Amino acid sequence: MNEKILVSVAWPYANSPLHLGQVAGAYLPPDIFARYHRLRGNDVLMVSGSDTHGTPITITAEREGITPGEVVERFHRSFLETFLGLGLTFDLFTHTDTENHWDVTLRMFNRLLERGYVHKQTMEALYCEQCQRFLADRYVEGTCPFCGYEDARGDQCDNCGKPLDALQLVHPRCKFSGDTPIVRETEHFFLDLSQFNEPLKDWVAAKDYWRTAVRNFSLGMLEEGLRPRAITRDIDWGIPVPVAGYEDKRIYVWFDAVIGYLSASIEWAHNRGTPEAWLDWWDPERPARSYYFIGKDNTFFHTLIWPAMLLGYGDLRLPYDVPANEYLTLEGRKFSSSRNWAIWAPDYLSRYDADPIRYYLTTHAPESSDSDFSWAEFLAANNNELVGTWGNLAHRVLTFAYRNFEGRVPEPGDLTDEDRAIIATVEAAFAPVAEDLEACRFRAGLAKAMAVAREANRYLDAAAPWKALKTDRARAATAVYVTLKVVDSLKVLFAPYVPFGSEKLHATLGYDEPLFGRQEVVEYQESERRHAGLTYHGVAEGTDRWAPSALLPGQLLREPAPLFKKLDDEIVEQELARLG
RNA sequence: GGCGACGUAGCUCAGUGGUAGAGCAGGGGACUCAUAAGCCCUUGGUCACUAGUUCAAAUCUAGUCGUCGCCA
Repeated sequence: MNEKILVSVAWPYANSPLHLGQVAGAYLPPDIFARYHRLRGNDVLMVSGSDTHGTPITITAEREGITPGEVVERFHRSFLETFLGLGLTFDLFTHTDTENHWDVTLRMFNRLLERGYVHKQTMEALYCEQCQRFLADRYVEGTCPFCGYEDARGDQCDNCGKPLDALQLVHPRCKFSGDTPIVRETEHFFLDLSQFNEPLKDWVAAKDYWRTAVRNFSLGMLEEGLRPRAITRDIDWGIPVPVAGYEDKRIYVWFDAVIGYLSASIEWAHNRGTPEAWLDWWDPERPARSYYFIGKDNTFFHTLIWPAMLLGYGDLRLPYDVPANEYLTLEGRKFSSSRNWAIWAPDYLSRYDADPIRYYLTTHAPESSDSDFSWAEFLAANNNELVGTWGNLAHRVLTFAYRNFEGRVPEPGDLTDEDRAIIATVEAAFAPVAEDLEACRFRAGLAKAMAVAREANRYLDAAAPWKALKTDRARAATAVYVTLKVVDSLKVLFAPYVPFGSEKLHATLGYDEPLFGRQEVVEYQESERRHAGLTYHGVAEGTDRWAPSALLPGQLLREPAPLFKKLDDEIVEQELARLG
């Protein structure tokens, strides 16, 4: 039976392009996972979108003298291009500034309010009399109460690293007017997370298959006890609060952003003309599993806050797993956009293909600890492993078959023990690689596939059909057939990781139907608003194609070409020169 | 400061009580179908540190140091 798999992907802030740290942490893993399940014939719903609210976006807009909407549009388009280029098969990548998302968010807000999970509370905040508005933490600067640094931000001190509340700042000043803000009372809505503390404890405790960092972190938070958390803010960019007297306030960005997983699923169903279809993944009475792919900084929101909101709303599925990744550093240092210490995905894609970075970021994935991106390592992984071991195996046997056997898969004779052994090896790899993929151990699964490719290289070297061709053509034909069959299977094992190479190989082997469907950018029109989204059109849905090769002798091959490009050593120096 | 994770060969990692492992890099070799790729052989490690438990510790316990995240 086909499984329903919800692949929820972190919502990127639409205020800068995506960099490779984000790709490694939250964007590539879900696509590997989704493509595996698509090959399996499972019903995948992979959703995400641009987070269009939040003060970083208004800060960017004010700095550049444009509207927040223009900032959002620019980077949302950039994300769509990046995901097309990287081959991320979102069923829907939308954004949060849509009528649909606003509706779903307000339904959640109202239901939680009705049920007593949201209450009003008075708090103190800084107010700038010159600007006549309350100041978000990011809009205040001042002296750090801990280290005395004079330019500490309202949310954190850049000098000592301590998290701050703007009210703690000594000599606070408004980032715009420079005036000293005053402390003023303001009323806000709070989500009372404490009511969910006990049910969440039982729920997390049962997740014994979660990553240790994710599970222990969440259990620790519950042990300390969850406290009410503000879900509205005194700002003007965001979703309006649907309560009289709150016209000047907006929903706090974190609250509406996590709702995106739900609203995007609903939008996807609506867009394809089956408005109830999202329930197959969200109705807890139906069989399905939901996965949330995020970076470790977002763990709290996905293992505790979002589940609390879902419990409060009722009748919605809670996360099955939240395989949060650690961080990627760049040449030993943290990614930093302000210091240009970053590799921007659009920039990468302007010079290189998607598969090499998909390969490298998987082998160096920050699954269990922070890991480092290095151009020298990237070059070595591409040239020695992806090209040398796997791409070359496919290419050497294909060119040999194409030239010496009339461009067809040769007819095999009797199989030797060695022939049977290598076929058995690759067939036996399907189960363990699948097990790794199902458990989100992407690094391990790829290593197993590569180990089989090395075995196949050894087999081919020993069988040496280029020698046998001169003395025993039938033997050469058999060895070539066996290797093609092994390569045909390896193509499937590698497909979730390096889909472009596998697709190319699939066509070269003479198949007419593609392995994967196609991505498309679509303009969606709502009653008053319009937005662009990325969608995916699947192929062979419902068919399990995660299976060993059944390659037919005589099948007509297409002219072989290398699957992946070898990269020049010089790129390391060139790329390092672009940093900083 | 509190909580959590991590710290094993140059790099990426596996190894949860019984004589330190893999891939890549480095060194040597034979071959040539192949993107000078692949194949064979091989050099690398007081398993962060300290103390303890045990016949036996990378693995268990306590503490220390370092890195990263979170602290609503």
